[in-house]
Amino acid sequence: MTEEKLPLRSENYSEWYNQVIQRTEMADYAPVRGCMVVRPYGWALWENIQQALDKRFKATGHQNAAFPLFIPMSFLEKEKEHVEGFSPELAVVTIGGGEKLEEPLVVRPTSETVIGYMYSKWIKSYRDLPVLINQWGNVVRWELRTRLFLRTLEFYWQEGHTAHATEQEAEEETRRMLDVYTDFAVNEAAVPVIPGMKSATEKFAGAARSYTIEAMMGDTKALQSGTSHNLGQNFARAFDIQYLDQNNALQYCWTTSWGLSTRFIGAIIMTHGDDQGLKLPPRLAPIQVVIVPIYKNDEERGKVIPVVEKVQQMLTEFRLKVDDRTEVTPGFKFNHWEMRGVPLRIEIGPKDVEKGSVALARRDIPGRDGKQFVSQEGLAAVVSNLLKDIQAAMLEKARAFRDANIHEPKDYAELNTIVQNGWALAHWCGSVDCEARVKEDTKATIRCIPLENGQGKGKCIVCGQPAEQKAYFAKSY
RNA sequence: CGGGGUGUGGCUCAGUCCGGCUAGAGCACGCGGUUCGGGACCGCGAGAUCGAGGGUUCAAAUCCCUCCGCCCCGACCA
Repeated sequence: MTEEKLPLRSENYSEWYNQVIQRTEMADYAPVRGCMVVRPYGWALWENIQQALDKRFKATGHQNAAFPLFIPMSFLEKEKEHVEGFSPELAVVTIGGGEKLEEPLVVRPTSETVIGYMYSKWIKSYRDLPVLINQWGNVVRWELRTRLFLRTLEFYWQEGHTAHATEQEAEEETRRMLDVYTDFAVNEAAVPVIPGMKSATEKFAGAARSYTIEAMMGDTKALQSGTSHNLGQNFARAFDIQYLDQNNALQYCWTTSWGLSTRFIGAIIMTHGDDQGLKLPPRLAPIQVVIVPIYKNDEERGKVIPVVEKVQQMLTEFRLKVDDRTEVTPGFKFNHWEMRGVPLRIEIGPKDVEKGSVALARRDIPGRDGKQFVSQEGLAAVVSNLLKDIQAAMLEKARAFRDANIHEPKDYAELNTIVQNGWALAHWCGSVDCEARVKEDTKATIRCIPLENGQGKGKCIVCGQPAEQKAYFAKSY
């Protein structure tokens, strides 16, 4: 256990990020460069994310399945854009069981290809459609520069893969799942994301169209936090995913894919974290409430512990932890659990035993202002309401921060200034050249063309030509 | 992959330029005691083939050669 304070976010954001993760025991570096070990506390958060998403996937008619880790190299090569996009970051197995393989196997970077192959076997008739399958798993992409959770060689995610009879249905599915992600991000993680469409340069390799939810991190950089792709008929044609329609005519399917990864943990850390450490949204926090007993000696301990146990019994509906360690002081425990982002702390000491009270301290409001003393009676209801308040307050705070750092530039020079420390929302004519110029001049990219507030005529911020849409420009992770 | 930096107990580092006793410190860890409502303190203790390999030397963490890892900055990406 380390005692020192974290680096200040304002002084060294990336160092703050690294240390928060390691010191809260969310993850650690693995012996292989670029790989991470997700430790129990980080994985517990991921499990809560999984549950929140999986519930939504099931509610929208999807089923889970598992596809293989290895994909024949030739599969990747079937879709031209796909192979171009992914070949630089593939891990390839060439030896198996001591023998050189006849055909190299790719460790899946994503599963469109194997799943496409299977779908072509399974789908014969319009009666088989739609196919709505999701997979929870891991994938490998050989990244050169890695960061815990944000970009690692191997990461965990879910990938949904669906096949439909019509283009319209596929587009509806793509948008439906983007809505699911948005709902999850906003209402479970308190991360106020902006849903939008990716530009052609930023879209998924092989997609007709990509949608994204973009979140603003505490340093104002953007993080693509989930994506949903309308694959058109690209993979259906590459893998012969065909069906007979009502008129006995052979048709290609329309497919989609959508994914959200452990990267989202990074989004939670960087959206809510402060100089004290993590700040986890109550709905996803592995520990929602921590009880710290306070006593000076065995006599006081004898009085306090029974009350702690009583209170614990009252709060069984919450994910609760009692920190009854004797080797560290209460003050140490306060900092310990604050760094780990536990939304609510309950202190129970001799005074509380006397008065029938407890002390409550909110993680989202530091110091005395976030502390209150309440009666032990009816505590469950008070805690429940408080957790809801905290959840709402965190979302509101994140939203206010985001909005305060989004600006609409009047001219190109101003766009330049804005993206140095925030997001710019500006008209864009849609040309690749204008997009590329912004990137070259400022390092900022188009994060998305927002679904809301993205229309309306104007002039392209770069070239001055007429533009029908707006885009967010920002530096990103 | 290019440019820069760095490797010394679990962590952060000193020592390296100018070779020389048993390689130090703080934190973390173990034991004992005093503490305990915002990161306690004292005492004792355990823990290192100084990134790896080779060379120079009576003697190498320190000088020379080769290799490797990691970090930062750039080109590619969920």
